[in-house]
Amino acid sequence: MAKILLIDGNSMLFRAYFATIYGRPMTTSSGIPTNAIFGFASMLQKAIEVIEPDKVVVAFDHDKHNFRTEIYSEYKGTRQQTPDSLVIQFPIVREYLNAIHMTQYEQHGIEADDIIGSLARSNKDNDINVLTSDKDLLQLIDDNTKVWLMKKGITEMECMDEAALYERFQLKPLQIIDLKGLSGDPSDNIPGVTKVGDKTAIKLLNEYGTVENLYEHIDEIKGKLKENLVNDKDKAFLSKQLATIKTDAEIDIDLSKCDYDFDSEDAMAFYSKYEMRSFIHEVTKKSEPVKKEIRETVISKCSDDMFANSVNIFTNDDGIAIASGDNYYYITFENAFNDPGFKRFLESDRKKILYDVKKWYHLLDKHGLTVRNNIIDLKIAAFLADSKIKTLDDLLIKYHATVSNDSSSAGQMDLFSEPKFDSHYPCLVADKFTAIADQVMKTLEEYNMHDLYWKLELPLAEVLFEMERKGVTVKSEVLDKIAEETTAKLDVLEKKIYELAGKKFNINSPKQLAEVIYDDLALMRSTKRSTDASVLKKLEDKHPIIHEILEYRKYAKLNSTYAIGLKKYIEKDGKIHSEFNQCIAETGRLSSSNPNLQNISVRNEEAMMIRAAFIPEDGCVFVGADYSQVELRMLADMANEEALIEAFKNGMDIHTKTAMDVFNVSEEDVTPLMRRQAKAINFGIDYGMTDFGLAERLEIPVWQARDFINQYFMRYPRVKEFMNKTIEDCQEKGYVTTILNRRREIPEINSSNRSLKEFGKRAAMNAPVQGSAADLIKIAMLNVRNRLKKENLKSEIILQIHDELILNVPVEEKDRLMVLVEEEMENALTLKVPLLAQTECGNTWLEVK
DNA sequence: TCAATCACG
DNA sequence: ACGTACGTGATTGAG
Repeated sequence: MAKILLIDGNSMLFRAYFATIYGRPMTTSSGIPTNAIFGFASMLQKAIEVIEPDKVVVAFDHDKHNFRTEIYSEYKGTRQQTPDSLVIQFPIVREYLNAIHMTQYEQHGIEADDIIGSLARSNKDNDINVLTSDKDLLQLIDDNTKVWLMKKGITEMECMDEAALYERFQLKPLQIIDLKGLSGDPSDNIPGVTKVGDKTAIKLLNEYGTVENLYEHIDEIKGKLKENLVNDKDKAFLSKQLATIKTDAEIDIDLSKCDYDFDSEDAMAFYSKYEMRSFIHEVTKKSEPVKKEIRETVISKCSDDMFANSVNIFTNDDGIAIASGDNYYYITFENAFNDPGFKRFLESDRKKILYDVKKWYHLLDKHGLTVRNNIIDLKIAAFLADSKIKTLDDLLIKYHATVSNDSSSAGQMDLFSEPKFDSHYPCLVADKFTAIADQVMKTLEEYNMHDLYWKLELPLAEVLFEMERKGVTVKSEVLDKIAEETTAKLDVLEKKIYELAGKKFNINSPKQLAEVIYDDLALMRSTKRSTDASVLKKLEDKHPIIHEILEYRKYAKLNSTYAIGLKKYIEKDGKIHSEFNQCIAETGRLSSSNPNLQNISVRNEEAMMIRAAFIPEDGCVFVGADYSQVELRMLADMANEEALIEAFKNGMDIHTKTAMDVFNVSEEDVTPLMRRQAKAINFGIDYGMTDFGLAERLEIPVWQARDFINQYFMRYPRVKEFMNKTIEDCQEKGYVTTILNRRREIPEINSSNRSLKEFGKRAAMNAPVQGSAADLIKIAMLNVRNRLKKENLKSEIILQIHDELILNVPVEEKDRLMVLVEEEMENALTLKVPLLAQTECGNTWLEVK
């Protein structure tokens, strides 16, 4: 006797959808809704866990029209169109069931109910369990058949047998049919008797047993109820017939083949495709230990034959895992760094597959070591292949190579030493690197990104390492002084604000601040109740508190993020060593963190003083060099827009030029306002602006913004063409590329969600330009650094701020450096327009701007 | 942990 | 009728 689980797929999916739709939106990054799938899978796994069936079948209604047009009305009480976001998920749930190898069944002309009913009866010698959220199916209950009803939420179920049913409704299973006959079910198109709901129906059935018997004794009933029963007699019998589940349909299923496998490779691929991380982690946990047994040897010394071929290395906190051929070794840092064999390997020509070479440079550098030649950095390579892959977890998930990080499975016992560290996990990871590297590097070849990896990104990692190692000196006294002054100002402002508001509140809390502005002072009516600076500026005339709040915000930011915030990062050498991340920004830009030195204040007089705290080393100055309008130049080149190219060739002020063209005036007639507006248009072009966006920014009417944009595109038709072509290309191929073939996938552009699609278009317009500018400065960085090395100069790049480099330069190298940097930046690429870089020098960062 | 805000290019 | 400029990171309050 087998335990069989029969699942009503349709009702479960509806329930799953509505149980999750009111929570956080669940979609893939490309906008495919997955909430119902998530709910369905959760319910299913819970049911399997509780019921522990041997065989499972999921039944679906065949008539798709039925679920496309009607929804189960239990939540809404009225009939409605099935939401699109649910319709989309029907085929996906089928895909899910295929992925977990679970049998699904549908048959022309009958509903899921009938399939379940027939299967239940034709297998009566087994332990039958029905899972549904539809009470209709309760009619199937008998000695061998239980019905599990989904309750609220997605993992609560109630097991109904004959006794439980009686306790709940005082009804026998077959009376469920009579119940439906009388009370009806609008979601199933079962009319029932007017004004008779479940309550009345149960009362009647308790008295008379069945619909037939009820009508035989119809005279015993009085009043309006009797009238309704008599009028709807036909309906009652019809409804009863409709509510009766078929139990005699031929169902062509071999139950012996209805096993399932939640942890199959296909399941992993499914979870990964639909970005259902929580399930991936669950499967990963369960599927350990891995099929291939990895036995690592803890060694204290490397021998050369360990490094015969390609070698994968991976670190954890205590040491290094080495995977070579079929062998796995684990060696502590101490042993590795003192081992000449290991050093020989690092500097050899052998292929080294690793993750995050910049981290390795830092680690090795502390022990006077380095790694070179034939390095496959999976962090960089995988990010180039797919800019969504930013972390080790992303990588392992994408390549179906997740391993358990459960330290209880740690370290094989070693007779000679007693490792306290986990040598197993890093070996498991190192093991995966071979297959991952194969795929990733093949992909890079396919995408023509070979050179981008080998000639730019990989060498750049070493430059970034050097920048991080060098760091920048920051005078904490300067920060302290600013903090002190700022704190004093904040005190004054705080008191003023409390007074103006008539109460004390937390000014830093947008919620509390909104109360003051929108409720207490009622300065504006708006549903959004935003308190950001652009909104507040519009209210500045309405009430004196607004100005004080803006000031408060300014100083609060200055204090917390910069004056106090930066101080925490000053290390014992008096320097800040921030990180430059190569694998974060989807466009290919670098980013900076811990702390972010790419967003130090410069637009504001007082906050700018933070830059005075950044100083060169003794005997050195800063040299700063920044590209002038690099993205617009890049755009002119890529769009091949003659008017812009000419303007750049003639060294014109590009914003003035744009103003002339957009406003149709001569150079002398360009007012400062016109230039300011033209500048905003130029930025906007780069961002794929909308008329609304430009209007918002310039505080002008939308129609006027639209005029500006139309005029711009009229004067620069190639730019318009370029944008359209880029969007078309992206829609067709799903990605855009830069001048160096850097690639960004933008699946959103083909999303059925309108705003996602629009976002996709804007990103598609911006990414090639921003990304190519990023390519350019990366080349410049590499070339500058290589020349510094070749010419034995001591100057070093210490910061990169997207279109700008800051170098720490010994005074005696200053003049030479200013020329050198300008040269390398301007000649990094040859475009249809000249590149212009401007250099400055100074004794603090403040002076280099 | 997330949303809101604001700093930069 | 909709939602509304690209790319980042740090801090804060609130659930």
